[in-house]
Amino acid sequence: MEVPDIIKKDVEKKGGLEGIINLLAVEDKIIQKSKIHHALSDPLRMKILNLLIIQPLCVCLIKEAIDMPDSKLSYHLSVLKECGLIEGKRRRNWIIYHATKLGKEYKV
Amino acid sequence: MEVPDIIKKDVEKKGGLEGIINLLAVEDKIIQKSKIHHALSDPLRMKILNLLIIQPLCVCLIKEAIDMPDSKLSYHLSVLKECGLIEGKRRRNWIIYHATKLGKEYKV
DNA sequence: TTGTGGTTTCAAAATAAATTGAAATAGGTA
DNA sequence: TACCTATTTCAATTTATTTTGAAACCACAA
Repeated sequence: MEVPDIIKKDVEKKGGLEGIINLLAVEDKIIQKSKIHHALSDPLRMKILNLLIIQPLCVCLIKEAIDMPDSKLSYHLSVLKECGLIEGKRRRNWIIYHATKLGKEYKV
Repeated sequence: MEVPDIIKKDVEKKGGLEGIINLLAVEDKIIQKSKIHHALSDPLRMKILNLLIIQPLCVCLIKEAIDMPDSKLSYHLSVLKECGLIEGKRRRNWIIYHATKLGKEYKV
């Protein structure tokens, strides 16, 4: 296979394609990152996370902020929780969610 | 609706739920961000972007790096391109892709 | 206990995204 | 012109995610 001359030298300097591939982060790290991106790939979840960065809230207040059925909200909370962007603490009858340290890195 | 006492005061300090919602970024910005996250939500695309951050490459070299059919690769390139993470420049017979300034912010 | 408000879980249906292979395009060459 | 290589596009299929509404769960109070 031919390689365009304009990149040929640079690729060779980096040890060819193999050398370039070796410079990539390990697969696990890439997969982990893409999971976080997936959790944030929905505007609703982005909004929820950012609300919780501003202020920890019980589910009922989140629900009031972004109008949607309980089960839908619960689903999106679970996606955010699954990859460690938010956490929930039970407080009497409520569960109060807050953004984690990781989650706070994704403030918009 | 009742609000848990533990957050009640903090919420009020911030102007109630309404005040908190006003602190959110505007909808368009949130949507734009979530599109970027969506583009990065697939490990393949994460890998492609990171290859291109290391070194601009023609499609045929990317294809050699991460073995997959042309049309599949082309699809993923288009997703990354659509939201401005990468750009392609024609050079004779080839198209050479590179990470944009925006794209480079997402290096793993 | 029974009831109630707050929240999650579940399975089914709806929607969106990814994969495939074939056909099309575009630039360059014989 | 006809042809070749690199790449994209398209439509059909497969797979994954989201939405829904009903049922379950859980902590607390009457």
